[in-house]
Amino acid sequence: MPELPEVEVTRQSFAAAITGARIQGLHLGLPLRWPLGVDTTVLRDQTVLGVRRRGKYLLMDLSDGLLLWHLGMSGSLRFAVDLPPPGKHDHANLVTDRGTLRLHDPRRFGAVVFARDESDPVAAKLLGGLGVEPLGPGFAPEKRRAPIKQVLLAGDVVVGVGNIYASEALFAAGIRPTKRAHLLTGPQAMRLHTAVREVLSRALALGGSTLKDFKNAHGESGYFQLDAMVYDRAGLPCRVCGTPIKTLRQGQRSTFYCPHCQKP
DNA sequence: AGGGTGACCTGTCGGC
DNA sequence: TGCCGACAGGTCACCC
Repeated sequence: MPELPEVEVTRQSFAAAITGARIQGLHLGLPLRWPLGVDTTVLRDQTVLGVRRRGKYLLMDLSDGLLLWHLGMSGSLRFAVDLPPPGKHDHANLVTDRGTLRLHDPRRFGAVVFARDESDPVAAKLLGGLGVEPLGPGFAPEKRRAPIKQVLLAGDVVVGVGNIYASEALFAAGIRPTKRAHLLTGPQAMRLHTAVREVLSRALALGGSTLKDFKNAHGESGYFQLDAMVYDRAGLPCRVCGTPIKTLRQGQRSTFYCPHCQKP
C-alpha cells in the first residue's frame, strides 16, 4: 500500500492530533518485521513531541526517545479516540490520553522500533543507508550500473519511490526501465528527477492513491483514483500513443512500460 | 561495494 | 466448490 505519498498523507492526517499526547502504553500483537527493541514500559508517560517522515519511515519524537513506524507492504495507521477492539491484523496499539494509534498490517512486513535517537545503532541501521528525499534538490543515479528501475527502488540513492511510482516516473521521463543507470544522459537524469518529483507530489496533493484500499489515519480514502499511465496496464493501449503496454520482471517485481514512448 | 537472490507473511485472484 | 500457484504497494541479510 504505502509509497511515499501514502506515508506522508498518513503522517499529515494524525501528526498534529497526536503531538502533545501522553503515552499510556503500547500493546503489541503478532510479531512484526523487527522487534520493538526495548520493553514497552519505557514508553509509559512519555510525551509525543511530533511525527516526522524519512523515506517511508515515520519518526515519532518522544520526550525520551524515538519511535520508528514502518508500514511495510500492507500496513496502515488509524488514530482515533474510540477504535473498535483490535482485529486479527491489528498488531500494534499505542494508547495515549488523546486516542489510540493502531497499526493494521495483514502481512506484518511493517514495524515499530524504539531507539534512543537517530544515532542509536538500532535507528542508524534502518535510516543510515537511505538516499536523498525525492522532493529535495536532486539525486545522482548515474554512478550505478544496475537498471534504472531497480536503482530507483533500492532506496540508497533516492528514497520513497516504490514499485508503482517507479514505473510511472520512468514513463513520464520517457526512459526504458531496463536502461542502465550509468548510461543515462544528463538531460535524461534531469527529466527523471523532475518526473519523480511530479509523480510523487501529485499523488501527495491528491491524498494518496486508492489503487487498492489506501486510507489515511482517519480511515478516509484518498479521493484520487490513481490514473496510472502504465502500472498494471499490461496489454492495454498506452494513453499517449496507443501502443500496448509491456510488462517484465526486474528483481522479482513487476515493471510496466510503453515500448514506444520509453526509449531503451 | 555493487549487484543478484531469497526471505519474511497473509490475502486474493485466476485457472483447472 | 476446492485446490494450487502466482502475485501483491518493502527492504533486509546473505552470497558472489
